[in-house]
Amino acid sequence: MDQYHNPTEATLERIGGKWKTAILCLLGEQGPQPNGEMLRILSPVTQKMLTQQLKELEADGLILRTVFPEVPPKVVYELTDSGKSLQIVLDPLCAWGKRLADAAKQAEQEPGN
Amino acid sequence: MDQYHNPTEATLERIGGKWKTAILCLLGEQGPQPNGEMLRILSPVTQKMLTQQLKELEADGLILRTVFPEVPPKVVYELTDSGKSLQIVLDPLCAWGKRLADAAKQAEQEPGN
DNA sequence: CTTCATCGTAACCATTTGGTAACTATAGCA
DNA sequence: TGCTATAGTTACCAAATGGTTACGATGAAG
Repeated sequence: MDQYHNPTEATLERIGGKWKTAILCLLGEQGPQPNGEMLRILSPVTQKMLTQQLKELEADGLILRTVFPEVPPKVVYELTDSGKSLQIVLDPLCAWGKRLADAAKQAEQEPGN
Repeated sequence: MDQYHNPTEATLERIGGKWKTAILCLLGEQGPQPNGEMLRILSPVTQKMLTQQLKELEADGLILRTVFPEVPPKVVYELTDSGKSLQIVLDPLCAWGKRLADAAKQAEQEPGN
């Protein structure tokens, strides 16, 4: 990787995957979750995509993967401290997006439509 | 575009291009900038990429493009109010990335290397 | 011996994204 | 006539990203 042009890129590189913010928000709001549960909540994500994104998040030290040696297998994911520290990034990201969605919904009902 | 899974995606869709955060930060910190200046500061961005990203930002209402009818032509870009409102998103993004870079630099000099 | 539940992987493909290099337009200037 | 500076476009290409489908492993339950 060559130099970053500004520090935001380092952050975006870690949360930029298609499902990563959804995953991080889910784990932040609902606490540790098993794979199957995330699969349902984040539908229509596929098992492959979910696994892939989770792997990358784990490699970046943002989440922790715990396997319970049962049958059938059970795997639970949760935020690490570093992952939790992302909350201060995700919150504004979420708030700004919400404002945008609200503004769009408003515009829909305006008379000048 | 289908439904968002969470509101962060709407935000990321707008700032997610390779040079967009750099552009937004530049305009936020240094004020309005002409094309040529941005080209130099954001080097090694190419004219094509810069134009493309600027166009998308303009289409999303985040920046304003002003052409001065001179020869040779002069074009200046600046943040709109909506673009300025992104500051509260970009700042944490930037701060988190900086912390990460600092931590990495620290680890380099640690004895347990 | 087949089925189920759970999590993961492999092979393959389509789209999106980022990038290079060459071209356009215009008026001044030598 | 031909060069300069500024901003942008066009054609083309390579890499990254996201997705579908089918398959593997395991032991309990029927």
